[in-house]
Amino acid sequence: MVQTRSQTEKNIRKDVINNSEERHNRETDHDLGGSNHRAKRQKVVMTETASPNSEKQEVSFNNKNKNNIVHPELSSSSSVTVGLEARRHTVKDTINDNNVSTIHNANFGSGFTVDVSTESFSFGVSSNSGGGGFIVEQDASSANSLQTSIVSKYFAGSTKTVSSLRPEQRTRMEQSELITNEGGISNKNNSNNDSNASASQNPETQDLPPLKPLKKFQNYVDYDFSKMRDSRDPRNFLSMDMEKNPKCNECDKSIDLDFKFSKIFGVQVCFACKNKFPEKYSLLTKTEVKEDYLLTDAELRDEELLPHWLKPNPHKSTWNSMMLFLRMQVEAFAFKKWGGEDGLDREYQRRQLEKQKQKEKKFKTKIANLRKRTRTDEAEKSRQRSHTHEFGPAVLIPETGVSVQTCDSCGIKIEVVEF
Amino acid sequence: MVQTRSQTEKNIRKDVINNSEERHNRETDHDLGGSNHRAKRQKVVMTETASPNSEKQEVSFNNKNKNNIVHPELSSSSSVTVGLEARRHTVKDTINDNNVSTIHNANFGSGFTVDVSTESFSFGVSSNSGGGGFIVEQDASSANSLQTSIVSKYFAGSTKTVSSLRPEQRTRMEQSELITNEGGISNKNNSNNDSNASASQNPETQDLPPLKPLKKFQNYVDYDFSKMRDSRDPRNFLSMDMEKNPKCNECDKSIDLDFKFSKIFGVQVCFACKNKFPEKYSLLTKTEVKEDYLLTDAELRDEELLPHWLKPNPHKSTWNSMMLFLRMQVEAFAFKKWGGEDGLDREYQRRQLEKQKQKEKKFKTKIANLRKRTRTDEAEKSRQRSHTHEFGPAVLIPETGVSVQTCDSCGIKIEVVEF
DNA sequence: GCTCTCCTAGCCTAC
DNA sequence: GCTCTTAGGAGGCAC
Ligand SMILES: [Zn+2]
Ligand SMILES: [Zn+2]
Repeated sequence: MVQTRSQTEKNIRKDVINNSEERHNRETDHDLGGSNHRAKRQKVVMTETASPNSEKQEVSFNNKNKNNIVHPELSSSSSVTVGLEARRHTVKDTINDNNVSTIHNANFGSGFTVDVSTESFSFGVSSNSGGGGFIVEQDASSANSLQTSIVSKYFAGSTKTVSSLRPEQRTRMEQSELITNEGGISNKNNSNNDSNASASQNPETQDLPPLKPLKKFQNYVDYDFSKMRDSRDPRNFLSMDMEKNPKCNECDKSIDLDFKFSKIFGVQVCFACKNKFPEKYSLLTKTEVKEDYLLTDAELRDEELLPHWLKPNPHKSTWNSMMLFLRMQVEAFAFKKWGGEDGLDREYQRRQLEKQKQKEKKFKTKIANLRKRTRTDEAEKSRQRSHTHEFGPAVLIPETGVSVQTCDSCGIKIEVVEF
Repeated sequence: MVQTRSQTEKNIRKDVINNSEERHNRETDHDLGGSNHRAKRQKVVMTETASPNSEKQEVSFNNKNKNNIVHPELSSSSSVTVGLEARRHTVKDTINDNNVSTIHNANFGSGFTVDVSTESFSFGVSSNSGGGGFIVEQDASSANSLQTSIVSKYFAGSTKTVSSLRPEQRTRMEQSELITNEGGISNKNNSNNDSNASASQNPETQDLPPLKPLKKFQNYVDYDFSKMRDSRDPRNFLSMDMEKNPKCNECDKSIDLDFKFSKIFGVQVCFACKNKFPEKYSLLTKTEVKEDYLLTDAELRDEELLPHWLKPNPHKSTWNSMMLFLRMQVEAFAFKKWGGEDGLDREYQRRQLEKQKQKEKKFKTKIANLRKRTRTDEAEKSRQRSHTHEFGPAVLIPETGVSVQTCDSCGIKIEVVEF
């Protein structure tokens, strides 16, 4: 099997949640140039190492592991097939420590969080154990049906409407107020937004703030009392009868479910399983989703189609918030959109090829122009001898079935070696 | 002042109206490849020459004519300064005969036209003299105030909102029903559209069709009778008292006003003056406007901001309609947007420069890479062109920490990608 | 591995 | 000198 981009490009970033959150909470705003990312993350990790709350975990995937082999029989399925496709799921032999931490941290601190997107005024205070008084916003079945209906909505007609939204659709999207899953409050400013609440989630804060509404609540309108739940309703709390508590969809045992994942993505999963299956539960930034799954802005803007978690921009908190998407949801939609995993890969290859063709086309015209120029002198000739190739992306040649990389400067092609 | 594009690129196409209309009416649909335009237009002219209705006129501008000199003192003004700026207004020494004909032709034939955008049901039948029973849709003052208020609307806030419409604006635009200047009927399908009415305007048709509503009328809704004018109202006809008739804004004498220009652009101008001042009254396609005046799709989509005349696509009548804009209106807005004529020219220059810089940047990197290229004897060169590298085993370079493979034949090294 | 917006280019589409 | 849509790149960035 040919491996294309990403053996170096893409890794599963099962850590991205906390990573960005930690960064946001602990880092100062200076020195955030784009090229400093690696250094920055190093710094963060060191901080994390000292953190009493950090729960580190060494994850090691090996490329030769059978897990990384694509299962073509799964690819054409339109259900959420989560094969460990090489391109998107290949991980370096050892994930850098920098990148390892878990969502657990986010709920460890005594920060109190206010749910501004659901119908209850009760304040959920997450605790270390994950039990005791936090509210289960929605159950798995309703969340799943939501997701399903939306996907079918988008794919009911011709596939043409999928790849791009028409203006009317955009209009509809922008106008539609976000209705929560179970009805109730609809809030124009709602958007799973942590941007303004991050301070209260800071693990450093050890005292509970007084129970007064956040500023955000001043935006509240349209309370539908008929649909509001009494937060004292015992159903909203974990029951002493373990059978009655919602359980992790993966292990069907743990009730230590990730609060945020349930609320934002409508997915019931425990912290352990979430970390165990990054190919399903890792989070991707919008930019990553666009690059890896070839989704568009319009699609990612549609919260009903693909929910996202807004987090403060790690580069600068005042900038546009970072949008985090759940891999399994993104993947399900992308496979639908592109015709399974194979279709997605084909399209990716097509674009890489297109890109390379464009490059070469321009290159050829440049060369043609260059031919008219004067001959280079001997010094230049010798300089030309030492040449480090700068290979472009690997492009699959359908005829031969092998991928090829082309050097941008001299144009030589090398076959991409299978590993 | 620097003169940029267009002494050869751009001409005033004072003829575009009839040209496209004639083309649409007379030409068959085959053989409409993009490169055939010139030939096509030649063909049209020959037909026009034989037309008994065509009123030809030789227009000759000379490039060295003082008219073509830019008047900087006019440029900073935000009013409709119509200096003959070189770039946009330069005309070839002699306008090609092909391009000369007048809007008069459109109204000469016995085609009857139905005004679908104004409040009257009366059918205006244009005659050669331009008099007798056609309806004056609006007067100059109201049209001008419309234009003025819209421009100020767009420039009231920061200039940032000008260059691009926000989604809400787009939404608003798409939803807003087109209200005619004087109120009355609002018709969702209205848009100064000739696409479906062109057949009835065909000069070849010599018999008046029976007076029944066009299909278009079946879309009519929302009649506001309180605002409808009685078409028998003598004010709606040309008066015997010449003083009472609306007059050309240019010469202030002729009442032989261009019906279409009044209705669509809200501009009162006689046919003679229209042809006399192409720098004000010539029409531009949307593409031209974008290129020459640096306006955006969003701006040109806004009919309230810049009205446009929809004509059948000259390439193929079933394709998207051609949008024709009035130069003086486009220019007024563009000057507002870019800060006068100078500002527009600056921006144009800036973009040209940017384009060139980008080109050169890419070129330089290519060249830089090319310089490093091995260039020995011709035999080796040809060998290198078709050369499949045979890489040896990966070797770790301790200094850099990366593994490297070396080609046995040419010796190039590639960094081994980590998996 | 941040997101938005604008601009550009290229192609196809439009019945 | 037809128009629309889209993908992709480059900057600056709801303070
Ligand atoms: Zn579990
Ligand atoms: Zn006149």
